[in-house]
Amino acid sequence: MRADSRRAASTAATHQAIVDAARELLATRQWREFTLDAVAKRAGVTRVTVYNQVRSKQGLLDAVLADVAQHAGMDQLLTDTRDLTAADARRFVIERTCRFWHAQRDVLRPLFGLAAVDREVAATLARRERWRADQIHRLVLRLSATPPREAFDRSTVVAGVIALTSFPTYDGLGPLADDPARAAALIDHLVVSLTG
Amino acid sequence: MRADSRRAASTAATHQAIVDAARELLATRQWREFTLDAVAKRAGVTRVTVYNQVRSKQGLLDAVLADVAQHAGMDQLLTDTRDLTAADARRFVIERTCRFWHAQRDVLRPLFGLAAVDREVAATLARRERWRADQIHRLVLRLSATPPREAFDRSTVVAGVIALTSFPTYDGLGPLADDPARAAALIDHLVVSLTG
DNA sequence: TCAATCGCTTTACAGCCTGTATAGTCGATG
DNA sequence: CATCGACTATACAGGCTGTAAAGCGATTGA
Repeated sequence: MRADSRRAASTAATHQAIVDAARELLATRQWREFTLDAVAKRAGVTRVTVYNQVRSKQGLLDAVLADVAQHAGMDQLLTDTRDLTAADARRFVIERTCRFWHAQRDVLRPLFGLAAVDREVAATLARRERWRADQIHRLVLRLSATPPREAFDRSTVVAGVIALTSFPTYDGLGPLADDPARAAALIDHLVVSLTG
Repeated sequence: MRADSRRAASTAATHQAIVDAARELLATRQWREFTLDAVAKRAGVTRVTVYNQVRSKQGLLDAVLADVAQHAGMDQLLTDTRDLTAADARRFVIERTCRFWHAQRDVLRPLFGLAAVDREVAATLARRERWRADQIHRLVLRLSATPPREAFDRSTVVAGVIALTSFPTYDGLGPLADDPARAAALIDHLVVSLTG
């Protein structure tokens, strides 16, 4: 059985339609209105089909998150930071991160919100966020090659930079979050104040 | 009719019992398990009584938030920052804020989470947060009496400081958020880097 | 070409939660 | 002592999740 058969393509299409519908509703509607019925209707599909594609409502959120993360991967993997100076890498990572938060803001807001209230969503989100924490960790190590004269030890700095570059912080910038470049400049300044 | 009659006191007690039960469950249980039935049971009361005290589930959240805010008021109004230097006021406000976030962390996390997903919760929370934004705004004005040599204009700085001192950012500090004093020191450092 | 497969639909159902209505209980109030 | 008001018990409608079962029709592989 070829994986790219007509049938497989068709089901992949409906799967994508469901995920897209979920994204849309998640971004624009209230949580209460985010029913599997509404998602199914928007995807032009029956509610049972949604259950077949995605085991449950939880599974639907996972699928949406996977979809979002995929877009993230596309952007992030475009460039390698190894051949940049530490400072350039810092600016690059922060700017890319802000741009991503900005682009996916409307979907990420409810997802991060739900994570505060539902362990499963939190777990899925945490798994996706772990690599970001690693990235930041490596970045901080590169940045603090010169011994820091600051009063904060390394783990504190790492925690601080992770928080500074997190989505909730970005989203909390209010009107500033509408302009990813300006937001990135601000966050970069703050990160510099921690890493020297 | 005396407002502090025995009857009134009794109903106030059950009201408080309900709010306390809601707080407890909100802090320790998942959102799915946060049913009015569970709250009622924990408060030693019927579900109908909950509806009588609080119009709806939404109303219950409002009541919890009011309760939390009241504790906040108790702490905040204890001292006046007018007779402090700008720098002392900054440290004071930040430290108080961190302590409050820390003390109420478990209840605030779900509340802020739900705010990302429910307009009504967001509205209630925003109303409570507005005075905090004002406080920060005034603080920044005091701090930047000396014209800032930074590249950021005042509104940007204000937005940044509000974000830095917000609950989501505090909660995002991870292990660091377990120690309000250390967290406050970090945030203070960051605020200084913005205000000079 | 033909029969099996597989995704999708329709329909139906159980369980849970919210919100409302009603009648009754019991202590505080005046 | 009669009234008032908070609380209880019970029952019901409506909505959402999740599951089950049967059927339909296009794709697939022989």
